[in-house]
Amino acid sequence: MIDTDELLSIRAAELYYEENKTQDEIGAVLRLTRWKVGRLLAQAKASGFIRIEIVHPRARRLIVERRLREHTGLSDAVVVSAAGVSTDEELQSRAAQAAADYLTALRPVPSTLGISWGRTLHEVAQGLKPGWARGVNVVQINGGVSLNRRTGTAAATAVTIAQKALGSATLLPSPAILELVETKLAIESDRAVATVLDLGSAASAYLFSAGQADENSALVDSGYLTADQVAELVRKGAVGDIVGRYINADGHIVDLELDERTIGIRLEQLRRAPTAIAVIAGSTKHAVARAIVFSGLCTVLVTDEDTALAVLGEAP
Amino acid sequence: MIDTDELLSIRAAELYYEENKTQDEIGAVLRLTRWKVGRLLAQAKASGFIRIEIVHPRARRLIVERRLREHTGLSDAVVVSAAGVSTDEELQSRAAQAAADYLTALRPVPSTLGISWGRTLHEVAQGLKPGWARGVNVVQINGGVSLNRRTGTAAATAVTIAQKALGSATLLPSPAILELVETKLAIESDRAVATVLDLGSAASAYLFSAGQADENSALVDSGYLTADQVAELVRKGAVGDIVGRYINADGHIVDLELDERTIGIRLEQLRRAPTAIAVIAGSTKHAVARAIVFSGLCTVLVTDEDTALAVLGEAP
DNA sequence: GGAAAACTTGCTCACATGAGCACACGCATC
DNA sequence: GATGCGTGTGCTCATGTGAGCAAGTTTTCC
Repeated sequence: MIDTDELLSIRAAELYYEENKTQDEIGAVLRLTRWKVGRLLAQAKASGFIRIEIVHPRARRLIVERRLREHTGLSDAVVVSAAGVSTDEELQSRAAQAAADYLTALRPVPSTLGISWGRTLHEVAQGLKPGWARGVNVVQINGGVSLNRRTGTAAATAVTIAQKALGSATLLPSPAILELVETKLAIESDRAVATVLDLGSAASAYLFSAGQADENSALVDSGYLTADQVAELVRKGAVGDIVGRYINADGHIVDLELDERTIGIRLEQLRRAPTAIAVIAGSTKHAVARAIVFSGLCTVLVTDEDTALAVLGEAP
Repeated sequence: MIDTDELLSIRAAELYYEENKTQDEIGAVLRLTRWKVGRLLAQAKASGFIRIEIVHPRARRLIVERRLREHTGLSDAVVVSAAGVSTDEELQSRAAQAAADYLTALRPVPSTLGISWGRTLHEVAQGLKPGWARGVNVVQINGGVSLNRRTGTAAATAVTIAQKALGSATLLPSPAILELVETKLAIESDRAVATVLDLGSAASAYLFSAGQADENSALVDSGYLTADQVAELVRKGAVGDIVGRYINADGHIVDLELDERTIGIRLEQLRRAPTAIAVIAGSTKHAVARAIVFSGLCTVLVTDEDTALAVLGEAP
C-alpha cells in the first residue's frame, strides 16, 4: 500500500510542475501549510519521482560525467544524452559533435594533435568550426592508407581538422597492418615514416576512436583483416581495436604477432599521454569503451549515456 | 545549424537542472549576467527542451486533463500517467485506481450509484477504501448474470462497492443479452427486474467502463456473443460496447435488433445523466473512448495518457 | 507510566528568481 | 545624417523558496 504522504507529494508535484502553481497555492488546494508543500516536493524529488530531462541533440549528462570522473581514472568526461535516440549512428554523430566542441574548448590548445581515423573521427572533423584553433599540427598516429574504397578518408580527416585549425597536417604514408613483420620493420625504419611516427609520439594531445571487434570493423571494411581473422581475435578475447591494435577486456594486446605487423603509435605511449581523448559511442562499443577506460588508455572519454553507464557497470 | 543562444540555453539547463547551480553561478561559468541565464532557461522551457515527468503509478497528467475539459464536452477528466508502463493491464489498473480515488472525492456523494460490470469495474471496487462513503445504494445498470465461469463477478463488484461505502447493493437479476426479443421483454416486465431498472434510471451518478469490439470482449468471454458475431458487428462499424450495447464511432447503436435483446439502461438515459463516469484505458480502447466522449455518453472520463491523446486526436 | 529519543510542524530569515521597466543598440526609412 | 521602430540588455523590486531553528508530537524503551 502507498503512503499518504507519498500520494500527497505526487499531487503536489502535479500542481507544481504541470500547473505551475506556487507552493502557497498548492497549500490552499491540498489544505496544507506552504512549508509542508515544500517538504513534500523535496521528498518527491529525493524519491526520484520527479524526472527532469533535457531533450536536445546537444544535451549532455553532467551527472553521469561526474560519476565517470569520480569512479574511473578519467580526468574528464563528456556524456551526450541518448534521449529519443534509436540508432547507434545517431549516438555516434552526437558524440562526434561533442568531441568537436570539447576539442575547440580544450586549453592549452595542443600544438601537435595526434589523431586516428575512421567514421567517427571523420564526423568530428566535419563538426569542427573553421577557425576552431590557430595553428595546430595534426599528425596521423596509425597507418591509414586504405586498401580499397574509402581511399583518402583517413588523409581527408587529418587535413580537414588541420585546415579548420589554420594549421598543417602530417600524414602517415603507410598501411595500417602489413602481411609480414619484415615489411613492417622496413616501412617503419623508412625516414618519411619514422619522422611522422616520432612526431606522433611527441604530440601534446591525442584524439582517437575505437572499433568493435566484429565483421563490421573498419579494419575489415578497409581490407586489412578478414571477418574470419576478427572472429579468431574475438575467440582470443578481443573486445575491439584502438589505433589499429586489438585489445582484450583488460586493455592488453590480444595477438602479439598481429600487433608486430601493425604500424602506428604504441599503446604505452598513449597511456603516458597527458591528454588522450577517446570518442566512443554506440551499443556495440560498450566493451571496448570499458577496456580503454579501465586500462588507462585515455584521459578523456567522449561517449553516449548508455555507453557511459556500461562503463560504470550499471544497467541502462 | 543550431543557434548560439539555443546551445547556451542547453548548457545553462544542464547546469541548472543537473548540477543544481544557481542562475548566478551559471552566469559566472558561462560569462553571462544572471538575467540572461534566467532568460535562456525560460527559452529552453518554452522550446520544450526541458521535459519534467512525474514517474509514479498514481501520477496524473493535469495538462492533458485540462485539454480534455476544454476541447471536449467533458465536465471533468482524470488522466493517469503512462510513463514506464508497457502493458494495457497496467494502464487499466492505474485508471481503475484513479477512478476509485475520483469516486471517493466526488461531491455531492451520490445517494444512488449506477454501475456496469467487468474487469475494470472489478478493479475499481478493489481500489476503493472501506468507508469511502457513508450509505450509497449501488445499482447494477446492465444485465450481468454470467453464462459460464466468472459467475458472480458482476454481483461481487456491486456488493464490494456497496459494502465499502457502508451502503446497499441492488443487483439486476438478468442476463446481459437474450436470444429472443420476446424473452427480453418478458424479463424486463418482471416486477423484480423492472424495479431495479427504474432505480438504475434514476441514479444520481453512473460509473461504467467500455469494451473493445473484438474477440477478447467481456461479452464474448461470458458467452453472450460469439467471436463471429462480434466480427460482424465490427463490419457494421462497431468500435466497442458500453453497458452491453455496441456502438459505432458516432456513438450510435450498431445493430438495433441485437440492442432490442439487450437488458439494461438505455444510452439516452446515460446521455441525460448529470454525472456519468467512464473508466476506459488501454491501447485497444482508443476508438470506443473517442466515440463515448464525443457522443456525450459520459460527463467524466477516467483514462490513461495515450488514450486521452487519441481522444484529442493527437499522436502519442 | 514516564523519560528519552526521534520525528514532525510552523516559523524566521536569507537567498533565488521572475515581472516589469528604462535604456541602448541595430536597422530601416525618409 | 536624422528619425522611428523593434529587439535585446541590465536593472529594481516583489515574490517565491530553501535552510535552519525551536516548540510540539509521537514513538520507543526501560
